[in-house]
Amino acid sequence: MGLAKTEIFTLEQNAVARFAKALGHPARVAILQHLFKTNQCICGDLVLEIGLAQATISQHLKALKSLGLIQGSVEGTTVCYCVDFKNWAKMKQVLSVFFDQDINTPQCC
Amino acid sequence: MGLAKTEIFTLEQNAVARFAKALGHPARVAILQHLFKTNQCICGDLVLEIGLAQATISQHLKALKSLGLIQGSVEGTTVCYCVDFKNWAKMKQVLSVFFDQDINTPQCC
DNA sequence: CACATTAATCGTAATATTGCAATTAATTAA
DNA sequence: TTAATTAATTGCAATATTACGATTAATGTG
Repeated sequence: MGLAKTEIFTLEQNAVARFAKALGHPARVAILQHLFKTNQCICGDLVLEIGLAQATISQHLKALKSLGLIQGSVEGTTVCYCVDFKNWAKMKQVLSVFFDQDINTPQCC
Repeated sequence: MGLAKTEIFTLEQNAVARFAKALGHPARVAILQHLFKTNQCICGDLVLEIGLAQATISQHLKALKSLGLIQGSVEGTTVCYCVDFKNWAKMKQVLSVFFDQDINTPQCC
């Protein structure tokens, strides 16, 4: 398998899982942190900053981009990446709802 | 590979990724939601509720338990699972810091 | 004790992920 | 046009994940 049975879950469950999965690798966490710190940067900067091969960084960027968490715009021979604030906010909202389930739940243990 | 190079990342980056990864499958999201809803339940309930094989649910429970997000206590022939509120709060805290990076960051795009 | 119930574990198959070297595509500069 | 630069893509190997049937271990019941 290796394949999640998404069809048996709710939209919300799948949405939470999709966002969480995107953050589930330290390289993608590091990419996002660097983008927040520098506001924007090119792929090569991330390769130097993080220390993984260019192909690997490019792969992680693709994953973040396909989820909409970052944007990339071609500028000459470089590609400038930055956080997509709208989708970042959407992600925060989806995950916050999930996280705050504990608020009105009695603790059992 | 298939193996993340955790040694080149910060503790924070790895912590964010580890928690996020645990939430990166809809079955684990569903398990946590059900535990919050019912306060506590046994493995068999989750099998019926979610509709995956018992072995599969057990595997997901193990993942959540090894991260500390849930606890399981043997009660006769059943095992009663519940959310570990202390570690749930810890997770919320770690991820909130990461999420709130956007607060004082100017948007570029 | 034998039997039933429950859940963990084992074994296995299919697929996904991670990482990198090499190549390719796209653009700019000379 | 040719060369240089940058990043995406391809191809591949190693490992991880997901899922399930079968088995095992642990406990309670008759």
